Amino acid sequence: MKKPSITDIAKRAGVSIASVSYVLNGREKEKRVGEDAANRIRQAAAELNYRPSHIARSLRQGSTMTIGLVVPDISNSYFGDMAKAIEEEAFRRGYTVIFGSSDENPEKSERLVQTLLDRQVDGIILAPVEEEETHITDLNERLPLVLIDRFIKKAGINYVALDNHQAAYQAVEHLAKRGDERIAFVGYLTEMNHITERYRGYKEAMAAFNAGFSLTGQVRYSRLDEDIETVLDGFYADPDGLDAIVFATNTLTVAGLYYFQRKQIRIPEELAVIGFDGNVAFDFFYSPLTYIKQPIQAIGKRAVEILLQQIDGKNQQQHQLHLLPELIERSST
Amino acid sequence: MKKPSITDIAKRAGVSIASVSYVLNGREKEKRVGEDAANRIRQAAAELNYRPSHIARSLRQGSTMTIGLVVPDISNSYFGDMAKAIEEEAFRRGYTVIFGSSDENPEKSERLVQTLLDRQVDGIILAPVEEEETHITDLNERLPLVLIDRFIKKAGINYVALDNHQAAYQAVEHLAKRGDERIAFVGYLTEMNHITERYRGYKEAMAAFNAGFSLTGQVRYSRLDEDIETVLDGFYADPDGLDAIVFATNTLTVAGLYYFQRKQIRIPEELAVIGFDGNVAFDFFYSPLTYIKQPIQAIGKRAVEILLQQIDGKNQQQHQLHLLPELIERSST
DNA sequence: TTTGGTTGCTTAAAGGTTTAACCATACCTT
DNA sequence: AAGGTATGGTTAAACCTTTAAGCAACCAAA
Repeated sequence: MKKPSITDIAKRAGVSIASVSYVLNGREKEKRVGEDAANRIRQAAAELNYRPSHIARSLRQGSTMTIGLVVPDISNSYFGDMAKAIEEEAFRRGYTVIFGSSDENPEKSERLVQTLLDRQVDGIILAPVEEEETHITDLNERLPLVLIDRFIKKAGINYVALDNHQAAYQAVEHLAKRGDERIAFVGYLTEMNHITERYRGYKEAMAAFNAGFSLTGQVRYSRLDEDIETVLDGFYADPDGLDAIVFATNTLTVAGLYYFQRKQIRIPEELAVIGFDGNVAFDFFYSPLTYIKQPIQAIGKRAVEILLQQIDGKNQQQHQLHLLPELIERSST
Repeated sequence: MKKPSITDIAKRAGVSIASVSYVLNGREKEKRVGEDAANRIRQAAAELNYRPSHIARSLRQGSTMTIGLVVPDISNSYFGDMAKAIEEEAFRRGYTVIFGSSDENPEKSERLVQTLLDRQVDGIILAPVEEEETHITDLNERLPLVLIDRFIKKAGINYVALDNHQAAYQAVEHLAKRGDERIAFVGYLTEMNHITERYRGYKEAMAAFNAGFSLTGQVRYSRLDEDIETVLDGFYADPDGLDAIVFATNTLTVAGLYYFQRKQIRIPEELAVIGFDGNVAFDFFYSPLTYIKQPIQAIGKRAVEILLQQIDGKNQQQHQLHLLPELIERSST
C-alpha cells in the first residue's frame, strides 16, 4: 500500500492531474477549476489521506524549504540555545533545519557545507571557524547566507552578531568603576572578528579608564584546558597580582571557573571575574558570576528572518547587525 | 550558469546518460562500460564540477539518506549532547539529520514528525513525550523508528535507554550505605517509562535497604519551578527532616540546586543530594554533586546504528537496550 | 455569421536520476 | 553458414510535481 500520489487522486475524482495540483494548491479560482470538480478532488485527497511529495516538489521547483545550520558545537549551551531559536523560527515559517557541528575545524565545516549544498538547501546559517574566510566568500556567491556569532566584515556578507566591542568595553568599565585597575582579558588565539573585537573593546576601555594597563591571554581552541592552565598560571606569576579577569566566551569562562575552584581562589575578594554569554555554571559557582549576556534568541530569530528575506529575493540589501549585550551584575564583581 | 546535470556530462563525453550514471556510481564493470568511455565520463564530470542531485536521486530511489530527530528540548544539555552524538554518527555513515524540539508537547511532537514524514526521512529517532503512545505505535508501523531516553515497552518497538531501575536503585543503595535513612525522590508527574522505572528503582531499593520508608515528589513539566518549590517546601515541613534527596533528571536537579542555594541549605551536612544525567552546574554547585551519569554518547551512537540496520532492512530483530549508568561520587553525599 | 471572450478542462514537458530491457557489432564454434 | 556469446553501448520508463499551452464548448456582441 504505497503513498497515494496526485495521479491516484486524479483517477478517483475523474479529472486530470493538473486540476488536482491546482486545487490542492488553492489556485482553483485563478486556474478556473469548477466548483464541482474541486470538491471531488478535495474529497478524494482526504479519503486517500494524501500528502504531497516534498521531494518531487523540490525537484520541480528548485526550492527545498530547508535551511542548513552549521555551528562549532551544538552541545555547547550557547549554540544549543541558538539552534533552538533558529529551528523554532524556521519551523514557524514553514522551513526545516538540517544541522551539523564543525568542531572548530575548517575542513569539517566545509564538508558539512558541501553536504548542505548537495542537498540543495535554500540557504545557510553558519557560525564560521578559523581559516574559513575564502570559503565563506565563495559560498556567499552561491546561495543566501547569514553568519552568526562570528563573522567577516566584508561588503555583501550578512551577519547577526553581538556588539562585541561594546560588550568587552562595558565589562571593563564596570570593573573600573568598582575600582579594579589590573584587569586581564582571556580570549582565544584567533583572528576571528568576534574575538578580536572583544580584545579591542577591552584595550580601549583599559586605555580610557585604567591608564593603559593591559594583560591578555590567548588560548587555542584545540588545547583549551591546557592553555587556560598556562595562561592563568602566568597571570598569577605576576608579583603585583591582578584585580580582575574578563573571559571572552562561555567555554573559556567555565574553564576558568574550574581553575579557580581547583586553586581555591576567592572570588571576588582575591579576584573579580566577568564571564561571557551565560551558562548555568555561572549561577552555581560559589560566587554567582557577573557576566555579559548575549541576546541569543534575538540573534537566532533575526538570522532566520534575514536569511528568508534573501531567499525570497526581495530586499537584497546587506544586513550586518550588532545586537546589544547586557551586563548581568552579580556577586563575582 | 546552472548546475551541471548528468545530461551535460553525457553530451561532453559523447555517451548516453545511462553510461554516465553507471560510471559515476562505480558500476562500470558490472554494467560493462568501456574503459575509454569511463575515462571520458570521469573527466567530463570533473571538468564540469559535477555534483549529483540529491533530490532527483531521492525521488527515484525512494530513499533520502536523511534521518529525523525529535527531542523535547535541544537546548537542554542532555539532549544537546545526544544530538551531537547522533549527528556525528549519522554523518559518518552518510546520513543527514533534520531536527526539532517538541517542548514536551505531544501536538508539537506530532507536527514535527509529520514534517519529517512529509520530507520522507528514512527513519526517525525520537524521545517521546507524554500522551504519545498511540502516535508512536502507529508511527512504528510506517517507518524505522528508534526511541531514546524515554520509551514504550511494547513488542516491536526499538529503543535505547538507560537502565533506569538500576540507576535509581544504585543511587539509593549508595545513600543507604553511607547511613542515610530518610531518603526522598523527586520525579516528574508522568506515566512515561523512564520516570516510573526510576520511581520503581527507588522504592525497591528503599524496601531493601531502608525498611520501606518512602517519600516522593512529583513535578509537572509545565510548572517546573513552581512545583519544585512546593515539593521541596513540603519535604521540609516534615518535622523529622530528611537525610537525602535523589532527583530524577538533570533539569529537576538543577531546579533543586537553585532552591538549595536560595534557602542556604547545607549540602551534604544537612542534606545529601544525588543528581541525574550530569550537567556543568553539578560541578560548580558549592558542593559538587554526586550523580548518576548516563552514557549519552553510547546511547546516541547505538540509536543510529540500530536505526540504520532497520533502514537497511537486514536484521529486523527488535532492539530494546538498557545501558548501564555510572555513579559519579563527589561531595554532595 | 463571424469574431471574441469565458469557462472548465486536458496535454505534455520539465526537473535529474536510476535501471530494466533492448540493440548492434564482433568474434568464436561447430 | 548458422548459432552462440561477449562486449559496449543506448532507449525509455519511472519517481511525483508544477505549469505553460492548448482545446472544446458555449454565449454575446457586431
